[in-house]
Amino acid sequence: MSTRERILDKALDLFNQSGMYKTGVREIARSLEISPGNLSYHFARKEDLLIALLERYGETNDALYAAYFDGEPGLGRYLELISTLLENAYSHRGAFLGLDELRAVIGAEYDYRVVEEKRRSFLDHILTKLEGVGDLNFDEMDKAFMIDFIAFFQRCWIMEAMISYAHLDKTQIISRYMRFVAMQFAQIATLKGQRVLGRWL
Amino acid sequence: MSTRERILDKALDLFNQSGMYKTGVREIARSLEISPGNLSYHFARKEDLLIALLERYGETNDALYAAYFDGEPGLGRYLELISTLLENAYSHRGAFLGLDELRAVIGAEYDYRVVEEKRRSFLDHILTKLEGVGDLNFDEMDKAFMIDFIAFFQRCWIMEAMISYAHLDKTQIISRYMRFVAMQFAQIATLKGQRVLGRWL
DNA sequence: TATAATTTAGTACGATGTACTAATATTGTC
DNA sequence: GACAATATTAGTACATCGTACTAAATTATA
Repeated sequence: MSTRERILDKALDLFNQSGMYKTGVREIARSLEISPGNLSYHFARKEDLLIALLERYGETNDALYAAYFDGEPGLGRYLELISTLLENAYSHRGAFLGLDELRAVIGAEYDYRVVEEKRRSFLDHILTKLEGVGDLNFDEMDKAFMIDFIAFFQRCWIMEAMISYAHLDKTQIISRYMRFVAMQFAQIATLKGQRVLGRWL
Repeated sequence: MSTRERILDKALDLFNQSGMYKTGVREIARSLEISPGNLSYHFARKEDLLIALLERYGETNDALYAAYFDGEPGLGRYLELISTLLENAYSHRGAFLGLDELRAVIGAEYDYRVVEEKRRSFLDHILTKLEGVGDLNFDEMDKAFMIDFIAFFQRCWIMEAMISYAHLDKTQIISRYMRFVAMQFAQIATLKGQRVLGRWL
């Protein structure tokens, strides 16, 4: 494994433990047994660590979406996808929680709005297909709201989780938020879809 | 106005502009034309500034809830309340955005879970009354989800707003999120309730 | 007015992110 | 295999940060 990757892994580890701002670059270097100068060679600014972590997170997400699009559409498979996305976000929580404060710095370099737009078009496509296979039933207004809801939810749930439910473990947290998502889908699910949702409620 | 209040106002101002971490204590002191030592007399740690701001925010919120409870229950009045709560949060956004990263430090001193529990019991009470006056119609499961939704929404919307909609002004942002809330209420609104929601959709 | 308490300014200290230089490893080329 | 070029590493210096500390100034109290 390259030094760059080792740095990223350790940084995420420490960010997850104590947050980005409580973790110093010297601490990262020390626990990797490399010099601070070496670290700043690979990542000139601490923010660059965050950007790299977020990119890696994004790539994992893309792969998960691609895998979903590879198979047959279905509410069951889609909820499985969401659950895996939540797990991925959970393991990158240390990177997320720094994002808001750093938007002033990395806003220009890491345009979340582009990612956001891609996600929304994915969602549109997915929901349409789920209506096609008879799992969901909705009008245009419902769909627009559902897209808003999921986009909002996927952006924010980890922050609420870390503030209000930090005492729960990963499994409990994810099951809580999957129930939350399933409840929303229940509003536009057909009878067939309702049966799939049962597993998460 | 006391020095303490002047510090809080200026700090919130600067936090809103550039975020908590980009704003140094020396910068706050300089723009108030006081010494750093004076600032650290009133607020020993930078985190104490954040705590004080969040407390002030909480007190404003409490007063808004109290004013609502003082009058007649109604979906229209409740949505007005939510809209005002959003404005209050917006004006304290600089304090919020530091919260996640600081939970390790201030978690013990500022227990968000207590606030959360109070909010949830308020919500329960409000929703029950709204059903009583015939604006809403829901079962227990709907109600539990609605409480989850609003609690989640009120915690997180400002973060999404600052990342994805920072280019919009305050009025646009609030109208966007009020539409979002109204859409959710539409799921459990009676015909009478629907008419009230029209204003926000 | 004398004394105590509060508030202020000024400064010093350790830690932080980062820039910079020199040394060492690695790679590619003849 | 020798040598030049590049990439990687270590070490250190510097400005800035949050904060602690002391002494002066102001305000309140008797």
